[in-house]
Amino acid sequence: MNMLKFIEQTFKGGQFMDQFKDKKPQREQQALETRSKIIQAAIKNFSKYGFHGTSIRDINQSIDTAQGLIYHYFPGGKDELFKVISEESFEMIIKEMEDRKKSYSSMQLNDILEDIFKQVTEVIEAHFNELKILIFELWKHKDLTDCDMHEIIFESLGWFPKLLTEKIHQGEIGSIDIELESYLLKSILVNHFLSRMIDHKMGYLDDKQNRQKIFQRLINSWKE
Amino acid sequence: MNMLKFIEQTFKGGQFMDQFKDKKPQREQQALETRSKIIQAAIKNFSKYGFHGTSIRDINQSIDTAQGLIYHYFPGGKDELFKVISEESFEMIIKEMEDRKKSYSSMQLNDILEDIFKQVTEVIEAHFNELKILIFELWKHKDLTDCDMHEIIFESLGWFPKLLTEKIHQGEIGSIDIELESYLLKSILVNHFLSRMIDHKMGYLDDKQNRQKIFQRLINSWKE
Amino acid sequence: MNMLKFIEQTFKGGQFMDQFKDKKPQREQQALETRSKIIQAAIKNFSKYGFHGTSIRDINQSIDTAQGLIYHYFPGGKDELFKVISEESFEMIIKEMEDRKKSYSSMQLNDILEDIFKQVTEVIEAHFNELKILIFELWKHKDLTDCDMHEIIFESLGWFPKLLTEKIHQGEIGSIDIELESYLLKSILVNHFLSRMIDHKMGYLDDKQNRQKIFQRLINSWKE
Amino acid sequence: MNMLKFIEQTFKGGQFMDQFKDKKPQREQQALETRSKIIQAAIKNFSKYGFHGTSIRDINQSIDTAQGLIYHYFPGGKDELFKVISEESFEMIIKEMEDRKKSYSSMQLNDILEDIFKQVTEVIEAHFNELKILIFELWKHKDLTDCDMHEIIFESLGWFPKLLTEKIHQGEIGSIDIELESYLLKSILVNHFLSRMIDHKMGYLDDKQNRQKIFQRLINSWKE
DNA sequence: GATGAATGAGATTTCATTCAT
DNA sequence: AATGAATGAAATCTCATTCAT
Repeated sequence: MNMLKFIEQTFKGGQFMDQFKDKKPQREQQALETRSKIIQAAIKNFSKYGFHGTSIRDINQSIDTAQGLIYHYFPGGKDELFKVISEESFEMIIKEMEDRKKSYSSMQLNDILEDIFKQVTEVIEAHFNELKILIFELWKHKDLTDCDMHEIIFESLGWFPKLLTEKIHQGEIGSIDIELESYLLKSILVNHFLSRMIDHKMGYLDDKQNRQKIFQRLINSWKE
Repeated sequence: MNMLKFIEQTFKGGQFMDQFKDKKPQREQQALETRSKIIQAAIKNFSKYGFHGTSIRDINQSIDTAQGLIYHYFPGGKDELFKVISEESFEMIIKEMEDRKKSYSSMQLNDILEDIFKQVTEVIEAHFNELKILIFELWKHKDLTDCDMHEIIFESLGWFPKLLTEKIHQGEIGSIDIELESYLLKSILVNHFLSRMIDHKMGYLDDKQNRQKIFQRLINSWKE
Repeated sequence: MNMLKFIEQTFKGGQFMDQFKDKKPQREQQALETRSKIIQAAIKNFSKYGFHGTSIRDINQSIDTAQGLIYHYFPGGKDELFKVISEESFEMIIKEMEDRKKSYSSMQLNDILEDIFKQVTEVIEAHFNELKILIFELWKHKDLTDCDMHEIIFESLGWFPKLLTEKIHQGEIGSIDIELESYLLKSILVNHFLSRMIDHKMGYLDDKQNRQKIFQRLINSWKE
Repeated sequence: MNMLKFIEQTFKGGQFMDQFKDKKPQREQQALETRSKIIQAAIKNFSKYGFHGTSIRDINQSIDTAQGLIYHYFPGGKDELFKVISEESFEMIIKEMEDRKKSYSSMQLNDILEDIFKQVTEVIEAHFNELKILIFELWKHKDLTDCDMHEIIFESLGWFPKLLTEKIHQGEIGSIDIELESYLLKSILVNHFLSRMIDHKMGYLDDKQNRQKIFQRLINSWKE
């Protein structure tokens, strides 16, 4: 077994297998695409009608595949499909939040808050349906996965304490109650995004002038 | 089993001789009780497993009644049951919010905010499951009712602009951007109650000291 | 609770409930009949085509009832149906064997063996399909029940050692190896009934002359 | 995984350079091996779970081959596979029984019975699963083959009349009812092997002393 | 008012089989 | 020869609803 593994690793990416290459990957590629198509269709349906409101047949029909195909990719059926979707979505969103983290050292607070707002808005827009599932369906099916919506919120909103601490050290703002002010910032964002999730229409913060007013309002109070 | 139930009901409260009395009012009373029992069971189930995740049989079993009984009280079936529940819950909550409204003219802002927080907390605790249904299920079944969750939020959070306006006039606080500051207050509450809805456990604001810090922090900035 | 139980037992079988009697039992009776019809149809099918070879639809169609009715009587579905059938059949057969046991003290050995053969033949004829299920299907589904085919065989064939012991004491036969001779008798019967189970046609022992020859052959050797 | 399999097969037995040699015979050899592997896996599954209880996927998974491969070797699918298995098993067992036949002319009865018991035991042990299929499944699928289980039993148990006749002629035993005594012998063996088939554990006859007692018991009665 | 047997549409899932690669 | 994605018929099972009692 070990020998085999050694051989596998030795040749992987080398030229030895090239003589057999061109065919297999195409099939695998297509399989991946089908799997993805199923997942995308399921996300659309789950987010719109909920887990129980979506039938396997609905999913199949919306991508025009055979009845049983889902069970080829997700032998555990609807439950597994939901589990995979929530877990993959969860990880993707967490990862994207992390990837978007940047050093705000050299920027001014106003620009930073504006940027954070933009980052979060983009993530939410990009994964709107997935988030809807995570928020509105996941808690009803805790038995299926271990994903915790709070992790996502913490991941994104854990930014604030660090940010404020740094800016205090840099002297941009005075010595403030970091926990309290972070909570304020978090509340504003959560409230904004919640109403977007429920309505999917513009809110108070989507207007740049309003945003600026709030940000300035807070920053000014921190500077005193 | 059947006999047991019969005996139980016959002897309940020593009404053994009732068969020789006028039974009407008792029947009506009992009917109301049964209807209420069904609604309560349905609320519990809908809030826990969602509309589609709850079967009529689940509801019946949780109160140990016959399969078809629901159709006696709600001829429209599951849909009607949901409609009735959401509409009744909706109205009850709206009404309760209104009933709790009082004149804050003679109180100081700090006490007012504390009171508002208390009022909302109480309403949420009292109608936790109903709110869960209104928030997490209603929007998926817009076809069934005309209830609008926003009304509840507006009802409760419409308090703020009025309150701030009054307090400016009374001179307790300076001339501030009412829309903006109301949005801040609303955000804080919404964020708080959202996490309570999702977790059903204590949050930052449930600690009175934290609450006081935030309220003071805002009031102070309004006074400048 | 205890009071209720007391009341139940006190009135059960009494005249108190008679005023409510005439209706309920009829429905219950009909329900029992339906349940029985399902079981009978399932036995026929299971014994003919095996557990996996029989579909729920087959059973339903053979008694012309609705798709889901089986799940009303057997919520565990096909598995529970099989379990109930095998367990009820098992117990019924065991019980019938026991009921048929009689004192052979005053009979002669030849008549006794003939009688035993008759008893067993009758049981097998009466429960042919059930036995077929127990023999040919049960062992494939050990996970579903605890029935053990051997119990039936032992129940019926445990008769022999006792019988021989008695007859030795009575002096009808000499002192023989009871275990060995019982094994011989058992072998003869098992072989006979196995071939009947497989073929469902007459065998060597079904001819009374052959039977007599074998019985005489054994009894004579015991008498020496 | 695929690459691993390829490497495994390429290097197996150091045949790495085989790609430059004539491959035909190796391929044919491999084909035979694969066919055999499929049959062996199918026998195991059919004997354990029955024909309907075994899915093509089960068989494939238990030997880790592709879904469709069975249809390459058995275009008729599951039915053909079962037909082939039962017919090949049937013939193999019949043939083995015949091969094991020897002249018992010069042996004593006691040794002969012991030998017969040994031969049959060996055949049963060697083809346990195949026999289980032939006994418990074949009769349900008579449409698929013409094999007749009775042939096997007759083949093996047809030995007895011939044997007894010979021994009477040789004078080792007296003039007995050959049909009756053969039936006795057959019953003993059938009973023994049936319980072994059902239980797959030791029985009364597996103890050599018990066996000797029974054989002696019969032989002595034949000698009188 | 209450019961629970019965119905049947539809949801989930399994599985033998085909076929392009 | 081997693979495994795809198919679709059929099996198991769920569930809202009806209705006779």
